[in-house]
Amino acid sequence: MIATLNDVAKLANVSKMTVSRVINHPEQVTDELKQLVFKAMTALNYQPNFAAKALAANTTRIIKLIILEKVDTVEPYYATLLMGVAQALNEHQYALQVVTQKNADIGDCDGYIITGARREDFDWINQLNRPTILFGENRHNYDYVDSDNKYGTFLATSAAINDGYEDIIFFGIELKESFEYSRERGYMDTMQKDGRDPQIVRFGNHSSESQNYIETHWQEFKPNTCFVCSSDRLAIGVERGIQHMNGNIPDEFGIIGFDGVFLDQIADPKLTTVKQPVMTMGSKVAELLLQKINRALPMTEDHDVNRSNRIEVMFSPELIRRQTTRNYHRS
Amino acid sequence: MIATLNDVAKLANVSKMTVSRVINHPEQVTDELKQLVFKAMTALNYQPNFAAKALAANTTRIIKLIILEKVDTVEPYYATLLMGVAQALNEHQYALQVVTQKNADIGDCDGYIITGARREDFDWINQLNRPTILFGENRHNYDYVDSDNKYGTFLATSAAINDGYEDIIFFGIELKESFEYSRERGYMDTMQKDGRDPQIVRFGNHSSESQNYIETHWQEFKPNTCFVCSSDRLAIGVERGIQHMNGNIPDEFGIIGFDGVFLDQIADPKLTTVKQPVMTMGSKVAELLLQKINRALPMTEDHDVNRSNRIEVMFSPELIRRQTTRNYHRS
DNA sequence: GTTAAACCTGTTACCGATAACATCAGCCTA
DNA sequence: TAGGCTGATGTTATCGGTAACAGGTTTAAC
Repeated sequence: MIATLNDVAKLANVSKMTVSRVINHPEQVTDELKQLVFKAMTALNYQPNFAAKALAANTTRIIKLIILEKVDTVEPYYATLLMGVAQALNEHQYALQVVTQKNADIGDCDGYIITGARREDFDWINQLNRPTILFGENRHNYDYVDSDNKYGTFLATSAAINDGYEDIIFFGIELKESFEYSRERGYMDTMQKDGRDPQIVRFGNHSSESQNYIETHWQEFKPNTCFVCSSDRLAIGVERGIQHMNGNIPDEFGIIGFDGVFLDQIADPKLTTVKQPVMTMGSKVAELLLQKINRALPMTEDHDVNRSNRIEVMFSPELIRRQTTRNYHRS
Repeated sequence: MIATLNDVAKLANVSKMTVSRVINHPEQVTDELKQLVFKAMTALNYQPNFAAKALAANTTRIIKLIILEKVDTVEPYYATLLMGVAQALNEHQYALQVVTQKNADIGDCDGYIITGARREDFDWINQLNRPTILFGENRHNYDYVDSDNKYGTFLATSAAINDGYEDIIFFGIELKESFEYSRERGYMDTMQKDGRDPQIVRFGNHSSESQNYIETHWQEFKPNTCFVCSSDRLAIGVERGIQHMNGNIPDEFGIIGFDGVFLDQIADPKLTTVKQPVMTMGSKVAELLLQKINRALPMTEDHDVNRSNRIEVMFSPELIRRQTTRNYHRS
């Protein structure tokens, strides 16, 4: 039913090897034969056999996506990422295995994509003996892809300043992780450049915590304050807190979230947020990993901030203006 | 590095074939040899080679999960499902390909899991020439796995009755699909059995639509009304509408959602909802599909509502009481 | 006690692709 | 014109499994 290399070879009156070469090393075949082979391939709708390829190359053609985070409630963020990874992998005829804490990591693979890695995970990650790329910046010299967190909070803070908010407070995530440091730095630098006093408060990444803080510290916040948050979750909490205290959004109080995956749209009013191109980023990690596996690292991409051998790709996030900042009605 | 059948065979002093038989047809091998082989396998930590298996069996060991729905904003519902599918597939050494509208369906596979199928999709689905199981009940005689939708709305409606709400209105999804019919029937039957008049309104599955309806028809709703919704999305809209109109939840107005994936927890107050065991269901579809592929259909499971050859597996949903129905504080 | 059936284990071929090597033609050089 | 080189194509072996068949031994039957 499904055409093999052999079928194509017969139809084109050449050997299997020639067909294989047309696919993998076309420069070694004369144009004449190439035409014949191409014609045969399209005539038979040839699709290379994934398993045979893997077996011959002594690889698995399996990439594992390891999600290191409690997936009690599945994060839309990771789901989106997964879609991106899956798409890129499909294009290159690689299969995906999703590894969570529950299903142990059994069986071989050609490479790992790891997301949600925390400090304590690196001992374990070090033992992996396959090409690995992390999703999320880190200070352990691992290759990674992430959005430009510092630039993201720069965007958010600048927007808050431009919108004329007088006090701008940062709600961060209580986590000693690289991405959080970068976000805080983006906020601090932007504030200082404008001669303002930064103010940072930190929470576990739950809306209830930020909401509670808003409500219990309500009298400390003067109208005309903007809350720049390190996640949409925290931003939703802030929004609820303000609503419970009958504050006015966005005229008295502005809110800017971070991530732009699902939660921002679910919120009411919808959040102004720093949106990461998560799906694109997912595709990119996958593609970089495949490049790394194939030892061919063109590394000529515009995005690449690559001086040493380390791969560090940062995607620029984008400020999405919606209903929790003043400018909403003007744009 | 990685042990093969051959390595195991050598260590156990038998032929490859014997080892293979120990794995696939253990009844054909004497206990004595089996012990030897087992010992060798554990000593070498033998893991079967996925690709070789696939090649020898003339299969792909790839299962495609086709998500037929705009994934503009990725639904946490599908993400959870995907996790379940991935887990079961990993256990059986099958690889997963996620197919969305964007990445066309190229390449062979051993079977399909299709979710989000609508009326108009079935022409296309008919052409698939591999074992297929749908996620979601259907009237096209396809095998499927779903939650028991009728039972779900029975649970919801009964709860509303028990909680003493006088008017109970059903907010349905404007879709001529089987699952929606079942949910409406569960509501209607339960209402009629209690001698009440059913009342159904339908919307596109967006919170804005149900919210808008609540606000524009506010005077029609008497206090002591419960809204039984066909999705958590609609329920969130209802919640917002009531809040905007300053209605009291849950004393004057109750809300019960459906799905129990993520949205119910994000809502404020948190939704009472009919929760589907989505992850478990995902694992089950995968397992059933693998059974179907291997032509071995034990079909002795308790869940199976199987009279003909058709596979119809229904999972019982569960009512999760939270803050949008009265009983919340009592439990 | 011969013969066949049953049972266990090993040998061979094959799945579909690829690397490495072999072959053969054409061309250049001395 | 012989020898060697280059470049294009075919042949062989191999990846790690499994089905089908072959060979050898034990058991059963008449």
